[in-house]
Amino acid sequence: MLGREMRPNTCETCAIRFRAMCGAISSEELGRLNGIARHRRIAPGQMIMRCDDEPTYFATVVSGVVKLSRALGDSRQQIVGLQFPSDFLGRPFRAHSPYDAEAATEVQLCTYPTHQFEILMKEFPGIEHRLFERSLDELDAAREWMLMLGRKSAREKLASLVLMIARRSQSAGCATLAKVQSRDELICDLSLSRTAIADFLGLTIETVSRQFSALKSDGIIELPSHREVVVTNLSRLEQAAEADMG
Amino acid sequence: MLGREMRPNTCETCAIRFRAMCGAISSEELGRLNGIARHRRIAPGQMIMRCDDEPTYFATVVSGVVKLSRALGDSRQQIVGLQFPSDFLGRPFRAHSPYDAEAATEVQLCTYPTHQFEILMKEFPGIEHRLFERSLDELDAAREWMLMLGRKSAREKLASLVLMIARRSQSAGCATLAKVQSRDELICDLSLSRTAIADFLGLTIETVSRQFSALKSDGIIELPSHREVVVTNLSRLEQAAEADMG
DNA sequence: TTGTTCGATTGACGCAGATCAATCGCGCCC
DNA sequence: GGGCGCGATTGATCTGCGTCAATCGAACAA
Repeated sequence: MLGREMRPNTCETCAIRFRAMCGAISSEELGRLNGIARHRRIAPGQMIMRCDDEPTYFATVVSGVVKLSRALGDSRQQIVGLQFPSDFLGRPFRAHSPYDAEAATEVQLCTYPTHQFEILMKEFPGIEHRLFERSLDELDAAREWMLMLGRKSAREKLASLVLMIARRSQSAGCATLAKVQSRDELICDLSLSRTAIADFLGLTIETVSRQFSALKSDGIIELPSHREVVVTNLSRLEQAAEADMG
Repeated sequence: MLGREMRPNTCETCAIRFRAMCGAISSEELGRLNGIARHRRIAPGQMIMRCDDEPTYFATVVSGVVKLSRALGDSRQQIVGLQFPSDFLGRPFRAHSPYDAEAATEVQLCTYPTHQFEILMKEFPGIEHRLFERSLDELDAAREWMLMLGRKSAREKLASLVLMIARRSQSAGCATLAKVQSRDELICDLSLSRTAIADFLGLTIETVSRQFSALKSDGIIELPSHREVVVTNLSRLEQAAEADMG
């Protein structure tokens, strides 16, 4: 794992303090965790872990978005998870990473050396418990995406993704809500290139682009720039996504 | 959760004793777990948990195969997991089941009342730890299938499934290895209808059927009955599955 | 300013897999 | 035995998305 190393901020002022794994542990546990933590800044496009590597760090995403992906022999690849701020990075109980992790944007990580973190996890079951809860949430999310990958049309897939990003942005407080002619508009950062979106949805960039244009000409979204979406009609977006996406 | 209730077998003679969650816990823990356990026999096709239900039992699969699936508003549905003997059933820390669970074959379960199991889990971190490990394995498997659903062709998908079933059967010891003219043939139970296979692979039954015929005419498999496959050429099956399937 | 680069968009076309439909084959019951 | 029902197979046709290719447009450097 690369990136510039820095002394961690104090946890008290950390922006994700109460959403991350560290949000529900005792102050003793927190102190110990803080003792082994180092902040790192990762440039967009930089690899954080490579498949079958033996990573030396676990991490919590502090800011930015991390893509988890698996590749097939040829150039085909599939994004199998997106880690947002407060999400955990790494695979406990296995030396090797089962997938690639790459910074989709500029990323800030709070990292913990694997060995020391494993000792802490043994010592403080609260940490392990918290990670267990999160892994179950990730499993639910992964299965939700399996439904999307296997059974949804290109339009439904893209609508589902935009919806997920809109909801994530809202709950993380990083979306702007603008009243335009008495109608709510939700401005969110896409954080993903067209290629990344295609790799997430199991589509090609051309199809993604066409579906963006379609949603736009249907008056459901607007695209002020390649990296931003404005949701102009949330209920019709939900309708286009079909089904009950978490 | 339905099914005929029976007093549990003693754990000592249980066929899955050392592969299931209960395989790595102390004899005290095991005794307590055994105390709350009840065996149930479920008929094929019967629903075990319905999405958004509040299940009253957690369970370990003792024999048979359980499909986990999610449905879209219309008739589309996607199988998001297959639980084989020794796998765990249920969603700790959430009252509602995030997906449907249905018996794909005749199924035997070892069930534990949710409330009592949760108490045991609090009391014995070893149980929770074991479930955590398993949930991480399931997460890896789910992400492997996301790659398959998003990026593989129909032929590769079916080959991947047959390969998974062959490997599972072998490791569970329920596959028959036959020497035919000095070549190994692996006879396995499919345990799934064409519809279930289609719902797993994100295909239609017609496409599944056509790909079965194609693999057969390529001399890679044989189909003595609708519910059995014989793998006649394992290396070419692996080749057809492409990629490094777990 | 202009040229270069690289990602995104748009169009034309072909194909893998869906859809519709007919037939098969096996088990089951009368 | 014969008729019925249901799942699997096979064939014919349609279509959504992939592929190939041209163009656009913003960022950046000379």
